[in-house]
Amino acid sequence: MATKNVADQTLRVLKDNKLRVTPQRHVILSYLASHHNHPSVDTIHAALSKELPNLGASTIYNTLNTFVERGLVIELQNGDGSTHYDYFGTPHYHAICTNCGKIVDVSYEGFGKDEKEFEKRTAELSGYMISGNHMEVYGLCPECQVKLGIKRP
Amino acid sequence: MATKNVADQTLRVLKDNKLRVTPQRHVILSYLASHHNHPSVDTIHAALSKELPNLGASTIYNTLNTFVERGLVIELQNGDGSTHYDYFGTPHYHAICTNCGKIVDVSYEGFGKDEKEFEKRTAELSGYMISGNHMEVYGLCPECQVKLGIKRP
DNA sequence: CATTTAATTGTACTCATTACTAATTAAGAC
DNA sequence: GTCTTAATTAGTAATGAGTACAATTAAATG
Ligand SMILES: [Mn+2]
Ligand SMILES: [Mn+2]
Ligand SMILES: [Zn+2]
Ligand SMILES: [Zn+2]
Repeated sequence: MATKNVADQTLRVLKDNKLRVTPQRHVILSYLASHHNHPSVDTIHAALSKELPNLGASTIYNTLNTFVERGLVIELQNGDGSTHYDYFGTPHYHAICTNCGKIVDVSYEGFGKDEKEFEKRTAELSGYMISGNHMEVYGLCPECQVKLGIKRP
Repeated sequence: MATKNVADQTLRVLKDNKLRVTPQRHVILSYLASHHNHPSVDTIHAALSKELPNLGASTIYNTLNTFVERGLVIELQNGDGSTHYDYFGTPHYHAICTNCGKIVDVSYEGFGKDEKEFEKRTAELSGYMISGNHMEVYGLCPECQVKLGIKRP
């Protein structure tokens, strides 16, 4: 079993986290694990309505809140007024467009190590017992730079 | 004139940013520059009502949005449902308590340099034209560690 | 299968923030 | 200092993302 499909992986994640396996949870987590679009609740709802026609918006809110509590998923804001969600399987951070709201993943060799070092230092400086972090960088995405006619130096 | 008081400093900031100097803007920016409590709109409103009894909540929202657009002030979320504001005079980042929402400033010698390096690297990796960043570290504040009876390793 | 306990769903509701508009006022010109 | 004008303020109405609630449905366990 060299590779596992997303459905199998997410099933395992739910079980490992002692969460009841419902079709709703399974399909929502699978959607997040296989899309890197940082969707809002509305986006998820629209995307999954074909698969689960009766899926309620409140279920999506509940489910995502559960995932966030367990640390499986993180929340992001891009200024459009709604919360965006991200399955946080591998360490990465985000670049967020201040013009169109696009959120892209960023990482580099050694990011996980830098991140741990940063958390350790912060624990020493603040006395907080650290459980996680968000690193977000803001700016104009390539498309918006063109759209706004901005020349890069 | 070795030292300037906050009122003079903030007056200068408003003028440098070509913002009309109104008592409301002046007092709100002064409040933020002299308090490191990362207040919500309600907190600001309560604190300034003595000084400006007719200060409207919508004015505070408008004013803060203006300051955020100019980059004078940043927005922070701590999970309590409201936005918190921070005068961003000197480079620092934040530790946020996942239990009580307390936000504290963190910095260290060389943070400004690290931050610039991180932005530069992100620009190269993502193609974004970077204008700023938020670094936030989450965990339990010292008080909540005690309150919840948690022993640190 | 029967029992138990948790999850789902639709609706009603909350409340932070924005939209709107009439009244006020800061800035600049004279 | 007065005048002009465009920006700001403040009150209220409207918006809408997210939550609370209670009846229904379904997972887990043995
Ligand atoms: Mn991501
Ligand atoms: Mn701060
Ligand atoms: Zn963009
Ligand atoms: Zn705390």
